[in-house]
Amino acid sequence: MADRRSRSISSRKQPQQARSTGLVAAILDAAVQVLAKEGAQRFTTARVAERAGVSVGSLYQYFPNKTAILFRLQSDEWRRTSELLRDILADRTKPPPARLRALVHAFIRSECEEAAIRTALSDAAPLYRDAPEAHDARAAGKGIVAAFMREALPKASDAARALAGELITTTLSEVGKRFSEAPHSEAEIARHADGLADMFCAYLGELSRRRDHS
Amino acid sequence: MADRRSRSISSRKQPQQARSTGLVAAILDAAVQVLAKEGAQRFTTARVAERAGVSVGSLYQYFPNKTAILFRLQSDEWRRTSELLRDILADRTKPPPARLRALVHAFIRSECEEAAIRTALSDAAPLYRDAPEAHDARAAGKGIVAAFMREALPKASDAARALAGELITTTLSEVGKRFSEAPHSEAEIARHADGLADMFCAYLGELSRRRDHS
DNA sequence: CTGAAATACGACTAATTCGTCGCATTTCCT
DNA sequence: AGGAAATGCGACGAATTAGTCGTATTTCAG
Repeated sequence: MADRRSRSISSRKQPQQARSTGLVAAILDAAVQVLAKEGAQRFTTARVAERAGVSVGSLYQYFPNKTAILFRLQSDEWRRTSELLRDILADRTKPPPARLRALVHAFIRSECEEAAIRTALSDAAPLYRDAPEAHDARAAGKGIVAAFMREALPKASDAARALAGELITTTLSEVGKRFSEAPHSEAEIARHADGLADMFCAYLGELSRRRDHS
Repeated sequence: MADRRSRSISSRKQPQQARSTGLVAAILDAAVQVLAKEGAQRFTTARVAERAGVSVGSLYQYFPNKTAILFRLQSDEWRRTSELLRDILADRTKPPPARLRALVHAFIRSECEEAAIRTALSDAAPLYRDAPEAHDARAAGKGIVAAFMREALPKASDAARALAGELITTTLSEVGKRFSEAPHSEAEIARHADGLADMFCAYLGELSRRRDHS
């Protein structure tokens, strides 16, 4: 009995000729559509291949297994999120709380826009949760947040900053998922995002005050 | 083609003789073990039946389908959480912030204790996510939180209270899941719980101050 | 005790799905 | 053009699983 779970997840070798680039793009595109339209449960290689207009055989030439496709989608997602993080949190023209508020709004909004895919990807998480590659992907975000926290809480200890950063990051990402489950109106989204930002800012304010007085 | 997804999820008719009570208990017990030990992916009726020492046929006499078993486990979980909520949040001998802090600690701790089951149940959520019964189960918690919020933010508007209550509830429950994914030491758990409680309390403080001055 | 109803059983069916393999087709270098 | 390597194909094998059904066993009223 071959143990499928021990396989690698990242798509490694690519064919050498130019056909490949179009194909992987088509496959990933189809994967997004299948995921959004059918959900994680009905996400199968056959369906992806059909929608992409390729055969399963070709699909398996570019991805070692089904999980690799899902993991690739999630990785791209993480990459985009990291860029969002950097673009907003590193903008020194605004004070930290304003940046944090802008981030919350942007993140929640983007989460709601692609709600179906986010939910489906999240449902599929068990398939790639234990992949070591997943750890690296999150590391990028950590650094950006850490830099921001040094700015927002200049007088706090490293440990306190790390904790606060982790809490805010985790909260934002996990609560964001919840928002993608049910549709909300623009106004509701903004209200909730503002509430969340209020909470984060109150927390940061409290922490900086705490250090000021000690 | 019968549409399986249209089936009911709650286990309705129970056999009339006494054998039943022992069997459902055995099945639920086995279900928890299978879920914790094998994960959501490998949670099958056959495995549950085997571990429970009953046949699949008997299992299907007490539960209409696999999802019903999972939903039952989740319902019981929600019930216990509601009780925890009530026990802690309704204790008027302590000021609201202290109660909230106690709740965060208790909740995070319990989440970590049964980490495997929580994670697996969460992985299985797609199977029963759309069940209408799930909505009712959460209603109980809402009321308790609402009462607490009236106490914690006596001068805030109903809308503001509702938003704050929802944010805190959602954050606690979603962030709690994240904690059950990786094992943590007692000290780490306490540190994170304190951080989360700090965030909530800072938020409540900010809100009440905001209303005081307006 | 007797027999009918309730309960328990587990082999079996139908469906689904992942991934492979041998063959067909295209590409591209000489 | 010739031919070898790269790429594409899709039927198929092997595995898993949800739920059923005819039969065996147990219970219990009369």
